[in-house]
Amino acid sequence: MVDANQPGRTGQLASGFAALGDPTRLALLTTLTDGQARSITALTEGFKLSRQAISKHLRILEAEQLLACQRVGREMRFALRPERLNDLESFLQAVSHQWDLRLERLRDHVEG
Amino acid sequence: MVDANQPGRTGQLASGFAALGDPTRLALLTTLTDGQARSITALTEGFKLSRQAISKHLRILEAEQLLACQRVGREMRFALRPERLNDLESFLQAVSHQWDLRLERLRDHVEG
DNA sequence: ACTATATGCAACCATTTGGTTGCATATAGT
DNA sequence: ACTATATGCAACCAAATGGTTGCATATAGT
Repeated sequence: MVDANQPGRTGQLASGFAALGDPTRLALLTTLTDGQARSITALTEGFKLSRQAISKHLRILEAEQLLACQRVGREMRFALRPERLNDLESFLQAVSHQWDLRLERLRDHVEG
Repeated sequence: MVDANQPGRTGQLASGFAALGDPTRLALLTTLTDGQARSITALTEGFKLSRQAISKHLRILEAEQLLACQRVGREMRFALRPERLNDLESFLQAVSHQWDLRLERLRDHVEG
């Protein structure tokens, strides 16, 4: 069972995917895949957006637990949190898997 | 390299995830995991939303190639298209994988 | 031909989203 | 103490989003 219809579950997954559903946020995530924690101003470099815009995106990713942030002196260091990615990934896997099973059943039915 | 910074690529991925970033659309996808193609009115049942709302969601999923649709008589039959899911899934995997590599390097550095 | 069903199209609306700017605050460095 | 840097907060704005409704159109069934 894919089970995305359970009350809270669907909403959690959806908001997780929604957080990934923006090119700026995807880019932020991918720059953080090297494991290096970065400050907001550091992450702002390379974008044509204002610091505030980037800050908002970072907060969204943090709220979805895709990033962890930690205060260091006067700056906020953001780092990737891959656990949640696995969570979303396994949802996609579950759907694909369901589909594969369906194909198998179909084949068995035709062949058998 | 995770490569989500290549010009068109990031946007494609982002819009794909955005399509998944809505609980109604996730629910539609999961009901279609059984491989059965369904009409719009059939899919509308079980939601408190209007047919038009569901129709719009289906069009969004179709535009993102997460669903295929086919006209059958007077109705439109929508079916899951798992290829794109694999696409999105492998992006998540790539990010996680990068992360794992980073952990390995870190461990090697500490131990070695 | 008539009726019922399935869908499409378009206008409209409220809310959310993604962005800006200005100003305040906290920490670092001299 | 003063200055520069890093961030937060809040107001504001345009555009996108998610929803509705009304009406038109196409197909199926009698």
